Amino acid sequence: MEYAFNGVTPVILGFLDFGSRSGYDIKNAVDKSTRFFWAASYGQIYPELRRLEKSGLIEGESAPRGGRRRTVYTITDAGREALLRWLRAPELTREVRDEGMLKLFFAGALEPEEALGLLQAKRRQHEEALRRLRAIELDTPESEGLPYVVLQGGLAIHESIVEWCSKMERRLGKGGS
Amino acid sequence: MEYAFNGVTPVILGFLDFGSRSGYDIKNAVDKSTRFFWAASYGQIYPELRRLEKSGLIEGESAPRGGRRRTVYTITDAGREALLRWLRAPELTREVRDEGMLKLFFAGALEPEEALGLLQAKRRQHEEALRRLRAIELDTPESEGLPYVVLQGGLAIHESIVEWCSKMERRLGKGGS
DNA sequence: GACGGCATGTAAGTCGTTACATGATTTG
DNA sequence: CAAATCATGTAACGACTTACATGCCGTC
Repeated sequence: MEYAFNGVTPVILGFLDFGSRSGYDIKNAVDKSTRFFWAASYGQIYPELRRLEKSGLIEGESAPRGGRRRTVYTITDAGREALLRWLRAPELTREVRDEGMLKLFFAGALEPEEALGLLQAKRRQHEEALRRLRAIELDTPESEGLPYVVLQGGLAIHESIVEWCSKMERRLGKGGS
Repeated sequence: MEYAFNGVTPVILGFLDFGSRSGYDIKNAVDKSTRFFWAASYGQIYPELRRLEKSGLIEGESAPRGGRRRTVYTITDAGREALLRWLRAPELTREVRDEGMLKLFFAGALEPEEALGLLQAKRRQHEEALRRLRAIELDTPESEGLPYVVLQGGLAIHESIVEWCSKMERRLGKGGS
């Protein structure tokens, strides 16, 4: 039987393939990297670590720091194979839930200045995202590797949204629709 | 008491503000427009129509076509106010789940040619999205209004992703990381 | 008469977030 | 010594998808 992946499975296997870590470490790694396009919570991570260990895709070892209990997990050969199978599978799910876009879509119910305000708010949101991504860019030494490629993608997306906002703000500001 | 919005609430109120419709009509409208950034299923729409009607934000009227029963809903003043309150609220949730990005992030476990294939697959996915958006652009007459602005945003995003893919494909193809 | 589109609806199940609980350690 | 951080975990809840069920209508 193939191991049934859920949302957090590839994240755990992927980060453990970079190196052994605790659940807490995985959560921190996610929050500094993939969460921009794939989030994960403790409520997913800890139960899934159990499940993966039971199936032999990872192995946990007690590694307390001082008096704090701590379990560090290591990916197994079976786990690496499962990760590769997932990487090679053709599915590329992509889902977006963007309330700013939705509001803009229905903003005809508002006064024009308010619709303009919505665009400005959206621009600010993505400018903020750009600041965060650029901060990450600065404190990661390597300017190569796939994670860096992905970071460049994030920058490209947010930059294009900011540009589109600016353009549309000018249009709406001039009374054009 | 404020009406508690869920994911599908603003979609229903927004489309009914454009004009009276049945649940089926709303689903079709969503699938041709907002679903690129905000999807909705029948499993959400029909129960929420009931709930909205019970609270007086919309009103349903039987409007059969031939022997097919059909209920057309109309937004009320209370419904319009709720829509405006939502439009004016500062929250702008934005969530993305992009499996292509996640795979690329962990693609170091693959051979370089396979990682390149992942990038190409992602590019094709967004080229396909562009085709769909451009088809919508062509068969909608008005080239103004907020929905048109949002459509332009969708085009800008997918175009920037396609460009980023092309650029990174060239980089990886040359043996760069 | 089969198939596709119109039209409404529900049940089951999955998925994910949030809040909470516990307790140790480090830092200001 | 208080607050932040390390570290693990669970329970409750809400959200959403999928599959299914029903039945009418038009057309090939």
